[in-house]
Amino acid sequence: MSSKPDTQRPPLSADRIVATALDVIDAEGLEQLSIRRLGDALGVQGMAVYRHVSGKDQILDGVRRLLVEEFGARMRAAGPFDSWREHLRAFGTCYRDVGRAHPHAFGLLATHAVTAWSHGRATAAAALSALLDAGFDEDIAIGAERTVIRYAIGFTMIDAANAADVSEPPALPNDIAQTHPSLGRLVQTLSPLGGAEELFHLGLDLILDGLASRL
Amino acid sequence: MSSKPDTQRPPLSADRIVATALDVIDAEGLEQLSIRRLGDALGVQGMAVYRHVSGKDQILDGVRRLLVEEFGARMRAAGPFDSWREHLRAFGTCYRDVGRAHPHAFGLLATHAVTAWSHGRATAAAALSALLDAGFDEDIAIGAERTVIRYAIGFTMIDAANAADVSEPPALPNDIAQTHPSLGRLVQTLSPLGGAEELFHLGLDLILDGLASRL
DNA sequence: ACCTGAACACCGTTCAAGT
DNA sequence: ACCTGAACACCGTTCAAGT
Repeated sequence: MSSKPDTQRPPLSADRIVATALDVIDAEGLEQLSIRRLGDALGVQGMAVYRHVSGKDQILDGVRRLLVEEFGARMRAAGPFDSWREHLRAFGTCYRDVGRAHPHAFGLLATHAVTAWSHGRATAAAALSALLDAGFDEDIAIGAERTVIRYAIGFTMIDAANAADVSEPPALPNDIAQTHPSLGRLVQTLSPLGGAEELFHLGLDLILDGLASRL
Repeated sequence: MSSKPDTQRPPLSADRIVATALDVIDAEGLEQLSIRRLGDALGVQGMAVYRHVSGKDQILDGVRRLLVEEFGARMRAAGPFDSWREHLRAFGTCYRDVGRAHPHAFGLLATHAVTAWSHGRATAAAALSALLDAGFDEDIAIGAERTVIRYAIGFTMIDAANAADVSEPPALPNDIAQTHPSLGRLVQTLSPLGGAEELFHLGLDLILDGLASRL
């Protein structure tokens, strides 16, 4: 798929290792990223990366940094914002967009969220600032931001997992299907990802509506 | 830590293998669960499990079933509910409680969510039924349930990851700290889990408030 | 100074051999 | 019928050896 005509490959570096790691994860999945596979993609012997990074954990942390930086760039591109609502809506949407661009890597942001956000505190602080300027109490503002990002993480991860999960269409629950006959097709649509994009924004608006009522 | 005085160990079975797998994950973490380690916990040679299950994937799917069944049991214990709000609030709370009881296993429900929920469709359908009886449109009801569960998944996974993540307290972003001096301590509280329980319910109430405004 | 090859202690999984 | 031991093809990581 990707032929590399680089006869003179650039020298190994931590940044190039991390960037290539994200490429491999995007193309082949998180489980497929091994040090030896990464070496192949770098045109090198695999064990050579240990000269530049301390180990696989550090590489994965670099990938988290890349994702959070991409989120910050998307926020800057979407702004500036006229209202707290617009700002927070973009916050959720941009985070989801990162997940949609890197579905296989996105789970890395759910685990080790603390270290991930240490790379994006400026972006997080800007959103908080918008909420405070609008007059929200501090605890409501913090809760709002956490709510939006956790909703975005939950929604996007499940979508990504569903997209990768080509397993059987789940069976109907006979007892419920009989006592509540109209539910059959509703439950049917619960798991598959019909109109995931609209549902994401519907839920996000629910949260923002609730927030507005606290102002 | 756990001494097993069972001189006459029960015969191997798929159910016992899955239940023991969850025990090992709870006690030692998901990454620590290997077939050989599982064999130790079962008092058997590890490779013996292949006589009863097809492989590790099937074991992990059995663990998902266990978790979703526990969620259903918690919902039954919390019910019956007087209102859709009470029902949906319990839905989020019980799901979070499962995550708090099994923080190391909870991530299994985020990946492969479709197969996981195929084991808990009755519980999901009951909540939908409550929303429909209250007069919600079908698409709003479905969106509401997805929103609540994805919020609960996002919140609980990040909490579980934060609890396990004993890495450095994240550094301050100098530029923002200077232009918005009052944000320092706010951003500080963003990542650590101060009052996670109150914040979870705050966000959940935000969602339910937004939902109520759509009724 | 930077990369390689072989090695170590692990994985999941298979399968002939034991009882 | 059920479990074991050895083996295979993989991991992450270390380190002496090459250039």
